[in-house]
Amino acid sequence: MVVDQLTPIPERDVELDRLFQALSDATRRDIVARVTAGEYSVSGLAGLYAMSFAAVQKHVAVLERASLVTKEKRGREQIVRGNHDGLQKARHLLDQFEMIWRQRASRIADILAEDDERDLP
Amino acid sequence: MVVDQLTPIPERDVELDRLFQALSDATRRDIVARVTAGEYSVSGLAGLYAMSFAAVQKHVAVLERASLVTKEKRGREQIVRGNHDGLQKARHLLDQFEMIWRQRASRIADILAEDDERDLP
DNA sequence: CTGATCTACAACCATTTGGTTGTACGATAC
DNA sequence: GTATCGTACAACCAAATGGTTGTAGATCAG
Repeated sequence: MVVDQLTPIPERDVELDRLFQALSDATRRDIVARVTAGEYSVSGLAGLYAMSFAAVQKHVAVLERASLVTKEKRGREQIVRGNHDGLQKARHLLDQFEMIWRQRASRIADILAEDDERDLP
Repeated sequence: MVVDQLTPIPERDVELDRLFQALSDATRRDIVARVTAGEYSVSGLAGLYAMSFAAVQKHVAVLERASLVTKEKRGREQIVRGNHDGLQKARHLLDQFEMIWRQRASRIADILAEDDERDLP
């Protein structure tokens, strides 16, 4: 009998840490939405929010480290664009959780089915 | 000409903040996976990780506040279960981003189509 | 060239986070 | 009853976070 191989230390996935941490701030989620729809310079973004340029700059840096956004120099501006890869990685994890949920649901259904069989002659 | 109605203050969605912040830690993601697959008591969970009971207790509390997990008292134990609602809320946001991405993609396709028309007689 | 614009980055500060230990209390086992 | 188990919670600590101001380097406009 193979006992569930318990991993005492959960896989330290720094990439996922950064991804979800990056998405845990409303300003950053807003930036992601905007630069996914179109292009913005950093100062273009900074103009949208009631905070300093440097603060927005930091938010963009957090998003870039999380692969949710890319920066590309164009003249003296830095153009920020949405990065689909990061989004997909986050979606993938949630999809896995969804699968676990469904497996559990179907396992319960199986058990109920077994009970039904027991009831039958 | 209607200039894009800029929302200077991005919608402060504390629920989403908590959701993604809760998912930004590997131990908590592991807990979510486990309690979504089956039931665990808090001390049952605590036995899995190389940290104190109180630390795991805090992680569960964070997950509970984020609606990713529910606790239910059973005897002297506290049973932790996965909460599908929280997961779906997080998935919904990422799906919205995915939609924005696709809209942008199709908008670009439209522009290319217009260019093609110009090329035609 | 000069001045304005866009960006980068350091230094600083208050608050939050993720961990610890210690204490207290209800439920269970003996 | 008493001892033990599972939990809750407070107090504490180091590090990270989210913001600020200030300084300095590129790039563009006139």
